[in-house]
Amino acid sequence: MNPTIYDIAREAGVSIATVSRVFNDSNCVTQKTREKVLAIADKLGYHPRALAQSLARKKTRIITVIVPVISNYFFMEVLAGMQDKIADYDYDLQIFNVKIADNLLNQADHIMKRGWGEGYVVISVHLGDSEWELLRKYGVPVVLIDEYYSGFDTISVDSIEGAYSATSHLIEQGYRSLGMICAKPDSKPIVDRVLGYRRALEDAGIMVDSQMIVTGDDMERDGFTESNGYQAMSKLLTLDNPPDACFCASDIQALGAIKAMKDYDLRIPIIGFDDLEFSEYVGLSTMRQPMYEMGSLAIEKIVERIENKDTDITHTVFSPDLVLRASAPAYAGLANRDERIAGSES
Amino acid sequence: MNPTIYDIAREAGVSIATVSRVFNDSNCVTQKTREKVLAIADKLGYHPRALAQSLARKKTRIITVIVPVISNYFFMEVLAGMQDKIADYDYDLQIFNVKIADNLLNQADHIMKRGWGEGYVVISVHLGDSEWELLRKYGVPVVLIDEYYSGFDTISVDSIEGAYSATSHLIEQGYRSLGMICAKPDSKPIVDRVLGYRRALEDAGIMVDSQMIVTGDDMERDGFTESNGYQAMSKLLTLDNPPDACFCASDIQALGAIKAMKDYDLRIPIIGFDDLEFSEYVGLSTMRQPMYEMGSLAIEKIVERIENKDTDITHTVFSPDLVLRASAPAYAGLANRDERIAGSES
DNA sequence: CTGAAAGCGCTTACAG
DNA sequence: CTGAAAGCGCTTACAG
Repeated sequence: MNPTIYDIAREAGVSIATVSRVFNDSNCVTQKTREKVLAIADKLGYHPRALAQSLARKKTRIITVIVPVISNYFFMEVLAGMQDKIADYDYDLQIFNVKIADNLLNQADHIMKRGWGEGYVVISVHLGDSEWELLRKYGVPVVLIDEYYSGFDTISVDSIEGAYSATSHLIEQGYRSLGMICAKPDSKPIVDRVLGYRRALEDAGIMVDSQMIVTGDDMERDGFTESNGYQAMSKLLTLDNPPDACFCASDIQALGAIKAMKDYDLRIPIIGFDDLEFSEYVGLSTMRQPMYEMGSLAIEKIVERIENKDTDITHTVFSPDLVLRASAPAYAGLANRDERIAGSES
Repeated sequence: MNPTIYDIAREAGVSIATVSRVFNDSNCVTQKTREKVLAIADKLGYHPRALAQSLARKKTRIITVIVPVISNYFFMEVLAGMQDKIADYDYDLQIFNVKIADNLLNQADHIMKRGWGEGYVVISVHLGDSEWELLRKYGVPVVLIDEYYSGFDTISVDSIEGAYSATSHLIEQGYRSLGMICAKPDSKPIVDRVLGYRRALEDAGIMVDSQMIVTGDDMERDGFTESNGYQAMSKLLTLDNPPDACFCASDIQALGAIKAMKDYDLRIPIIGFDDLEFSEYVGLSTMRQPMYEMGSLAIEKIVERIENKDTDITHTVFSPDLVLRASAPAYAGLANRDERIAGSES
């Protein structure tokens, strides 16, 4: 087994307390003792075990991220922001994945009970208020991303506004028959995006046709998959009166939808939601979520809450930006021009 | 603070040993005592702290994954395989990110010293033999993915063979002037891919022109970025005699290369390496790495090694498959046909 | 500046 | 089947 604090204390002829102090940068140690201890520690390859330190200090210095089964581009972008920000603090990031198919509450509960993290950042997990309430009882710092619950700090994007903007833009371009592709209908982001879509139509005096709001049959990952988008667009295109433009609740589905349009050889403008890394490459217009910034902010919030448990709860809502590309050009007639090519090599 | 084993022992009128036994599914407890303990535990919301258990058992039941700053599609696919496989065992996955810009050895060393994991799966970290040797001294189970070192179990893809196949295919199609886009020149996968490319040319009796082997200036993430691919392809296309086809060391760079071809309005067949999720959507031909399978296998290997420290070291090398799409069609003259459309909606 | 001792929250032989 | 006790590897008041 690796050497412990006892081994090096014995070798150095000091107490374990002194060794501990050396490794905790306490200044209550003479330079001489410090050097002796360090030398021995180096020789024996000693390094404090984080586990034991955590138990003794009652602090793990770990922030645990809970996120549904990865393969999720949204998560990657958010994580990049978290990564960069955590470098400013003395915490490590630990990531646990939950399976979206199983009971999410139980999984989150299980992870939090185990108690690895001093704080938890929960991404894209959608639960009801009563369920979040259950988690709140642990009295542990939690920050939610892409979800809203009044009892925790949350960071999200205004889905209603985003959907409204996307739909309105399509209407301004002169389209009147607008389809919408959505995912799991009862998740908060989807509810809001449908709402924004409806409002935009209503405000423009266009009747909402519920046949035009579809989702695919594949409900894996709550429907946020290419195949779901493919199926949804297929439904739309085989309608007696197919829409002449479409708002899609996520870029990943839009990708499938674009493929479906290719296969059916019937192309209509489409605007997605997210702005994933590949979206630019496929020329997909979309509502951009500031994912990197959301991740960065999440770290700030969770650290603040860990270190100061009773700061006020805050809810940050970002406004998504409309990014126009070939899939839904700014002006009719420019259907093949990529509006942002010039700025995209950065 | 949350209740401890002492609280529930007191309430239940038993010793802490008994409480511990109940939670460890020891059968040496009467049904009656068990029920009483469980009832109290439930009432008080007790759950054993993983931290304390780990210290007492000297086992964390954690497998730590070390991976360069995420935003990495390759990693996501591998992780998906790990996720699914870990469900078969009683371990949790903990992910630590390392920054590729900093000293990787130090970072890996630091993570391993902290001792959270019982075993480590290190992905896409490229070090020299002498550096890996340093890590081996800890005597901790390690599995390497996308790297080779004789002292650890490794899982990789045959880069030489893959590059050879890709290049040979291009030659068979009748192309004679072949460019190659590579990334950080001294990393093992790149060295091998350049080697395979050279061999294919030599075996076909074609002179290797070192001007044709390029990389971009942006060396972020070791050059595995779209912008690097864009720059590299730009160099190739502005050569006095541009190549008439190209093998690219990674799909992510190929994406940038395709954009460059668009901007220069000069298209040549291109074959990438990886087969990332978006590759199919952009019609990129590529050498497919079985990433999911690699992740799954990594879990099997690491668990095996944790539970049986002295099993023989094994090195698994997968052969990449050539996947043809629009970017390098199987037969000249079919440049716009996507060979795999039919099977892509699964 | 340094040490002895209690404590962090569990597990696990060892007795009974 | 159950309990007392030692131990996991550290930290941290409390004395000196």
